Amino acid sequence: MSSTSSRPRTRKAPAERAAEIIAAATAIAREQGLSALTLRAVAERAGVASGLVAHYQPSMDDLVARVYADLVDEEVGDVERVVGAVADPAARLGALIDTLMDGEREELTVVWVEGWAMARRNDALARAVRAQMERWQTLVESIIEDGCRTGAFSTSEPGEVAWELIGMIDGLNAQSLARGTDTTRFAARTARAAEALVGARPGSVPVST
Amino acid sequence: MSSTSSRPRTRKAPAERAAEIIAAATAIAREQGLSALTLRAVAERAGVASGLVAHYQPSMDDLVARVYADLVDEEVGDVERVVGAVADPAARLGALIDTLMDGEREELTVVWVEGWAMARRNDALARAVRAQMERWQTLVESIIEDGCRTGAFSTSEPGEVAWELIGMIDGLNAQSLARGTDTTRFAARTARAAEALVGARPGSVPVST
DNA sequence: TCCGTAATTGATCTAGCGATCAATAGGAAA
DNA sequence: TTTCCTATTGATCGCTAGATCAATTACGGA
Repeated sequence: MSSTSSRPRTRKAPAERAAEIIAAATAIAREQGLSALTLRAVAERAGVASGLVAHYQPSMDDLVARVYADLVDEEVGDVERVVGAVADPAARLGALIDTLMDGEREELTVVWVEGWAMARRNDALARAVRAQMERWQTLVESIIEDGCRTGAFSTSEPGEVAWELIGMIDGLNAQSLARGTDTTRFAARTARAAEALVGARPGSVPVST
Repeated sequence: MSSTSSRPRTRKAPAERAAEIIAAATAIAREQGLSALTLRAVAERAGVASGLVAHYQPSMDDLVARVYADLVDEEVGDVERVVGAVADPAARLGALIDTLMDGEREELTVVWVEGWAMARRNDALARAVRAQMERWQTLVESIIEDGCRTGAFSTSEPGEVAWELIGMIDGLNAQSLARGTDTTRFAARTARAAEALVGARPGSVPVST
């Protein structure tokens, strides 16, 4: 019989290997959702024995939380960049709605719907979910505050309105995911609703679709 | 040693036993979510051997879908009753928002967040989710159409606006669940957004909080 | 060139899942 | 009372999960 086909070992610096494992896990989560993150699936994707994944991660719960945080981090960064390129507050709010509802984010909608569901049984994930929600809220709140400063918007509670906008948009994306429909067709109407919430003149928040 | 403490058997009519099993499963789902629905957990709750649950259900996937449908069915019925007791369309829309955001529905928010997540791996559940979404949409659409008829509202796409309202409200409930905050504080603002969407006079949709 | 540290392997453990089925026994019909 | 149908039991199978750890071996430093 042939010799036992043991995997050829490649020894790497711990930091490098740890990064590879996180990267493999992140790729799986993006393609198949957080619930596809198993010790063995991550190991295979990283080209590594299952024990090594466990060696670099305190637990799978922690890995899931970490991957969730990384993915949302990246998304918030993307949106911050898009939105930051627009000067006018009303246009910026429109760009936010456009970007979050452009239909290119289904993968991430899967991640957060699963994340919210799994958070009930994974404390680390629950903390990550709450932390990332606050990042979103801060971003949206600052847009609203800018608008209030220029007079384009008018609300006494920008923070609360920010929470409301985020909740609305998330819900619409989740619904589109569940129904298998396109989320872009909600964008224009969502802009109208947003105007009412931030106290902007009707029609002043532009969306591309 | 004592005799093997075999469970005392109680023989019941199949329809009755099947109903008990569904009831046990529904109770678990309400208290702990859909993901707590395991063959053994349902059996224990129903006071029955695990094999009997399998005997009355084609598969656990089907049971989960059935329970989801039953729970949402009941909720839609409740809301229909509350909303049906109000004559004026604007007041009726306000009653809808009030009821769906009264903070008494956390259990059901858990069920549908989990449902949407699990639907990706359970076809029967995915069908149930879509079917129940359409029940909601029909209910909301009829309210909007009534308002258009009386002139209280004005929109050319009541069906689309209905989808949008449902998505918004679901998203806000889910967010409140994830953040551990109260959803009632969104009700008034949601009414303002709803007015913009259905084309009602600002302030014409009343909410109690 | 050799040695020793520690990165890496993969078998193995426990736990839980859905599903299956031969054996058992309750209770209505005769 | 006895009989027989079938509702019911619970052990069991096959599978997958996360976690653990003794054994192995790659590779930098001496």
